[in-house]
Amino acid sequence: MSSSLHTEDSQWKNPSIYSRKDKSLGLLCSNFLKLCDREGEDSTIGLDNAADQLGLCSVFSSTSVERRRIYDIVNILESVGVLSRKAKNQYRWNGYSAISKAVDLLKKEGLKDLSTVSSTCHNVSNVIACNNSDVKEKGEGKTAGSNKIDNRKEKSLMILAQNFVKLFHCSDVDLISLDKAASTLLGDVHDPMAMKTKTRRLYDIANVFVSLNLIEKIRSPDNGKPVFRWIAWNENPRSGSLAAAKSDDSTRRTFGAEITNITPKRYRDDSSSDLMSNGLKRLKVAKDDELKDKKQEISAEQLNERGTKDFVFGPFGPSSLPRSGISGKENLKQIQNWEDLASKYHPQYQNKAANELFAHYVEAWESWQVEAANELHKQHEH
DNA sequence: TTATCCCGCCAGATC
DNA sequence: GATCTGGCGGGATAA
Repeated sequence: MSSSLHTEDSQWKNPSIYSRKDKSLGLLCSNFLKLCDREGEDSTIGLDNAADQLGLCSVFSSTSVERRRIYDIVNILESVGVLSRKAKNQYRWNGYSAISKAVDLLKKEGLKDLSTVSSTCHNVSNVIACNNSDVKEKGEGKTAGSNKIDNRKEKSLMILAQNFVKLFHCSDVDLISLDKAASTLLGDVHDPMAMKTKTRRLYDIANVFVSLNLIEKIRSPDNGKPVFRWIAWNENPRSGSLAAAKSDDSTRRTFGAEITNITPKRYRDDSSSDLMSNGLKRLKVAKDDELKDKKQEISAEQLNERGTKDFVFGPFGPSSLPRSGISGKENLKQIQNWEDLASKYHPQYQNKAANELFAHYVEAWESWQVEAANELHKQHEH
């Protein structure tokens, strides 16, 4: 069993060389996912069993350490619906197909929260004030014990992971750095220690999401700092789907659009979602400021739109797009445009899987181009 | 030097 | 009381 799971070569070739990468949460998550996926949908995953099997993959780790990490992983996977808890030690594997539904739900929830706060708080400082009073109101009438439980729940990795997903889907931003996400999720709390803790947790979440191929880490074009971008989700996100990226833009807001266009019904659920809404609002304002300085930046949305309207897809294009009959001259011009875009925006994926996938697309594109050129040549000869 | 994140302590939850 | 669960932050490693 362990033979088929991915382990870093260095560890097996020379167990005396310790590498942090061998123990990464992302790697452990990948192995865990392989383990679960093989069982098939609706199967039950026992944590003991999983910890034992994954423990075998790592020369350096004790099973208890792996087990602790598995708790982190299952919490995060639960946040996007891949797993659901059945009983103590027992989780149900829902499969990757459950992700889109979970993400849709989170998106709706996030937009709902956003509209709620927007309708009652007219600027950022008011939003913060609303948030504080809401939290206070909710605190009143509760026992110290239940407040403590709420506080614990609010800080759980699962809630944090869900809020992280909402950040991508309910705000205008495409690229989110972890410290920005942390400060957004913290709201008006400016404690450096809390910020550090939140960022640490976000690193864990991001690693698992990268393993799931839900997000990818790239370098910010502005400052070269690492930022994360939502890739896509489909039936099997681990197979990756750059073509499906931004597939659900219809419900996303465009840059600079107002957020207050949804029903002004006050909605209260829990303090974490209110904090989330305020955070999103804050993130939007920050983004608007940022945009004033960088109007020349081409958004991913624009690229996408251009891709669907102006370009003819090859055999690897999205199946949903109609094949249009465009003249050879236009076609060549468009190919040229594609090449310009590709050279200009050639992505440097940190995510190995995304990188490989991109390489595959480039390879496919090149072979198709050669094929098309030959075809054109033949037509000219006739 | 800064970013990243492994590790395991320990407290609360559950059995 | 035992075991499970998971928040948390120190500090090591990678970049």
